[in-house]
Amino acid sequence: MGNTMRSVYCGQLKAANIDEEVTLCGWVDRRRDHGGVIFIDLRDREGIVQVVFDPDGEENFALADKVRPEYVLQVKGKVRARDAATVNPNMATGEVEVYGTGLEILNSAETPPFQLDSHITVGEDVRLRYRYIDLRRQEMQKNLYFRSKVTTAIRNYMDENGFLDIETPILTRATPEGARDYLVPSRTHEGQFFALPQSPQLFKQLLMVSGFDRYYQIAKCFRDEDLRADRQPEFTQIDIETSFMDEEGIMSVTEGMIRKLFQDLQGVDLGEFDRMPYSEAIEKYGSDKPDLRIPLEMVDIKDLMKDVEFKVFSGPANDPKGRVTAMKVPKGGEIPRKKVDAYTKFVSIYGAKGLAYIKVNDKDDLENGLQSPIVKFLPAEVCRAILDRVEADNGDLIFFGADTHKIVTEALGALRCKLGEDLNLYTRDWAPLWVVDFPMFEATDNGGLTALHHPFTAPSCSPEELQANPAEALSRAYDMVLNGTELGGGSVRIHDQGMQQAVFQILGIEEDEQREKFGFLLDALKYGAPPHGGLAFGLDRLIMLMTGSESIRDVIAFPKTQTAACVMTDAPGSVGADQLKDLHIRLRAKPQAQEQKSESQTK
RNA sequence: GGUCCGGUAGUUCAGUUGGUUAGAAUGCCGGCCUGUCACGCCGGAGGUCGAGGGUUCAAGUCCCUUCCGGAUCGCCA
Repeated sequence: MGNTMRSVYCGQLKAANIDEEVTLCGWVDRRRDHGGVIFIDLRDREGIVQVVFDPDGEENFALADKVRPEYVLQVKGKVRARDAATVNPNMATGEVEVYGTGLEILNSAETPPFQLDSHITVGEDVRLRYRYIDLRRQEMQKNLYFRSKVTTAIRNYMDENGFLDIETPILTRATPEGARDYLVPSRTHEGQFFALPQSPQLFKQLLMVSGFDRYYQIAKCFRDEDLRADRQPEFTQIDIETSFMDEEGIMSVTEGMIRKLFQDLQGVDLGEFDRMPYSEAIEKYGSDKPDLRIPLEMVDIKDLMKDVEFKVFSGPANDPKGRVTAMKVPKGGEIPRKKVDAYTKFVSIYGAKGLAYIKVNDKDDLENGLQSPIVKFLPAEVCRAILDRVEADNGDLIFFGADTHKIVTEALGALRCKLGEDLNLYTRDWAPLWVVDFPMFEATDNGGLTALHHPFTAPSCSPEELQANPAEALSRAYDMVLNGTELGGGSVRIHDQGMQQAVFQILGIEEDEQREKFGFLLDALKYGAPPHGGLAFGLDRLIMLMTGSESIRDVIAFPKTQTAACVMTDAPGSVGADQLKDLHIRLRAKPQAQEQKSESQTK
């Protein structure tokens, strides 16, 4: 190891190094002082090794006595085997230790605000305030180390497959659809604003027009929307675009990448990915990103409920927009009543007014074998038909949803995931799949249509067919889903000006607006745009899944809090009057509540 | 924007129907200890109970407002 103050990393020492003279650099993880002998666990990014000082080395021993946690040390010493009785099997380097013959304190450290031990839990706000210390923890080191390995593997894979890494602007223009933009005021253009890209979507399409044929970028994207455990205002996409490839080609090359990452970095063979039409995902699993580790499925019983007197069921059954469905939970009869009540409350979040159920004690005894608040409203032959259709067995529990299609689907879809988690129903570790055959559009609240994917997605029909029946049209889009998380999505794009204008028209984007916002794209489509398409992966989510993290915050070095702030740097912050003047910006008078906040922050 | 959970020692938490000097663990400081590894033993220091207001003889505890962190619905083409 040249050009460095160390000869080897602490965490790399093992029996093979015995008798070597080494120089280590690292942080004091822990010090154990036995009066006559001092143990220092020295930590660097590769791991921890035990260093021993005894009074024979007078000066070093006195120094070792002064050392405290998180001091930065340079230690010279000799690697030696531990006595059989003192080997530590819980430690990667536990077979050896370093007998310290030289010690230099490179820097002292104040007592850290929290302990770095892995067995101590610390509130996330404290961790984020002192993120540079938090990142010293082994778990975080491991996550970011792994992230680096993944991005390197991605670059290698893309390079091997002929993709070029091309950067696109961060300062760009606002787009009319999609998420809220982060805006950057222009100094040189009074009253005008840049937007940070929600994704490099249009630029990568233009690169295809330019003939680069295969592009990729590990790109920062920005969306000013409310945060979640898997959503940050700035996040990273593996952005990919190709020319002269159809959806099969694109899915094949990107699936190959994900499969290789899992194989090479985790030793997991994901196999060939399943394919599922969007409609099946919604109808069976209540989600466009179904978690197929969970064996539960929704089974429609709308036809059985049309004529029952029980209005809760017959109402939606006779409403074209309604949905009535059953979901069998094998062995669900063991779920306590209290838990069922909790699930009722859970589905109410999604607008469900109740959660009917039947506990199947004896499927052959319709009189007394079914335990349920609703069975008395249902004719025996309907009960029989339900049991047959869901293939119920004794001990099963059947949940029901009856409401609008949207509410039933979302509520039971969410319940399905919750049951999977609570009852640990997972049948496998990894369930990758492609969701395909998305609709082009979905209805908006005010009766219009909006792009389900984005407005540059190609339909799988002609412009004429599209305009004749836009609501039914399917797109050439595809999403990659892993364990109920949308890892990435993409589509074959429109490369024809007429088709693009047809889509804008259906979306209600008028010609002058088309010109203003997308004129450059429409122009580009005129000058020889090749057939093209692509896909973008959420890198943070991918790393989160691969490392088993609870939140993408744990795989991002410096993430934001739920209010999109950074508690370490205190960003965002206020700026001086001069800066605002340069940007031609005058702030509105603050409401009083706001003033209290900024005062408490400036102290 | 809505709903829910949380904020008490550096940290993680407990704190009863409102009632004496707000506790524990861990960390920290000092002492002892030559084989520990979440070392051990003895002693010590350490608190604007998130902030503001109110009720009360009395508030960590009850009420109102507000800030912060998290989960979630809406939102996220």
